[in-house]
Amino acid sequence: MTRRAFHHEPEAVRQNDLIAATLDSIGELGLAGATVREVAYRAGVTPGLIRRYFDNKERLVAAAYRTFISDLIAKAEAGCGDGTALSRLAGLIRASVTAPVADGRTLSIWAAFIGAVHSDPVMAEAHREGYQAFRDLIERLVGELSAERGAPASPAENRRMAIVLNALLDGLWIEISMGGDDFSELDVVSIALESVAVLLGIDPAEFRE
Amino acid sequence: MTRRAFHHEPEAVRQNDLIAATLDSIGELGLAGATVREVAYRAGVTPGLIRRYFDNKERLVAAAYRTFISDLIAKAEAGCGDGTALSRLAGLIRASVTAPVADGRTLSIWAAFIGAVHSDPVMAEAHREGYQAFRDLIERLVGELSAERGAPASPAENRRMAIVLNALLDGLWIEISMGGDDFSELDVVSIALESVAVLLGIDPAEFRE
DNA sequence: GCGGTAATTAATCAAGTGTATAATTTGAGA
DNA sequence: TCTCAAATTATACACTTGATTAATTACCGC
Repeated sequence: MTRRAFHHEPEAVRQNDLIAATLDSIGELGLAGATVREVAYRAGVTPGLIRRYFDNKERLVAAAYRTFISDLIAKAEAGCGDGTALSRLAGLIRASVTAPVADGRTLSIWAAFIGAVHSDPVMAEAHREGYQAFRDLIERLVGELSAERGAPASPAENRRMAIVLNALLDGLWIEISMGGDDFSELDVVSIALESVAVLLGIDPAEFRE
Repeated sequence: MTRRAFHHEPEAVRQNDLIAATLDSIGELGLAGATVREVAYRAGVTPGLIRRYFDNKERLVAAAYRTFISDLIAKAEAGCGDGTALSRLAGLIRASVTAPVADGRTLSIWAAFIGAVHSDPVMAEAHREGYQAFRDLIERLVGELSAERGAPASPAENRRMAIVLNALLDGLWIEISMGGDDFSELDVVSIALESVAVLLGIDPAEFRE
């Protein structure tokens, strides 16, 4: 009786694989479906291995959450480019309401985690970090934008505007990812851009520079 | 050895108690914490009873979800009153961003369910209904408002505006319920009212009739 | 090549899960 | 008051879960 073949992998690779398998499991089967065995199977590995790289399941899930959030923000940020504040904001908006950021699997994973944040202090902290990072990004962009347009606003005003824009983008992201309505991609981008323009008090046409 | 005392309850009462216990469990312990035994304990009842009123746990959870969503919408709608479309909209907004609608426990429960919707067709349907109901409410209000103000808009325009307002309210609801920032109640209401006014193109002062 | 350490598997455990069923109690109607 | 169906409890079962440990395998340094 021979054991199954395997080969050693660097620690980072194994951790990545396990985290990816965890997120896949959660996305397809929900948080309850992300059992140690399911994750191990998807990672092409034996359940026991999980404990070697993550002391227990709780830490694996927390690590998966951190990776998930930072990847999500990175994807959104990647749409920014490096032009004017206006064009970067437009890029962020476009990225936020289209795939791969706006997507059913992503929403499922996000919701599963949020649902657990309240009852798990470790995830609560991980969440706080990620959420803050995204709102800071928007806040910075709003600040630069007002300066760029020759009408610099107070920090309080910028913060307030960031709260509103963040809420709008979050809400649109959820609606779109949920997939209840049948938006075309053009629709969602123009809806998002125009709403933000109205809130900022600028001409929507300026977004299509 | 004597059994514990009990007394008969009407079917509706027992079902309500079990559903309430389910929602409490989910809110405090997450979806995974809502075990048959935990729910039964909180309802002051024995696990076996659950099966009498709900064939299996899946149906209990689905029933809890329906109750949760319709109660949530009812609470939001209760803030509307019955004045002009403008004042009803203001009421809906105020209710949406303050307790008991905007609240950490409520968000936790909502997220737990949303995280499961994707992997559970029964809940997917229950969700669709509830979500549609809320957006229809907003859409109707937007339509009446534009008519009331002597500038009736096309159904498509009303729908588009409803999508945007719904997204904004959802997003604010999440931000507030999450409790990351320390809003005062005055803040959140004025932020919400003023943003909606800007999006609608009306004078924010009109909301404080 | 070869030995030894680290990585991986396999097998097992106790605890907790949802479900099923039989035994008991309650309370309404005669 | 008594009866009896309906409601509730108690107990048990089969299964899954996360964790633990010993046995085995791969590969790096010599």
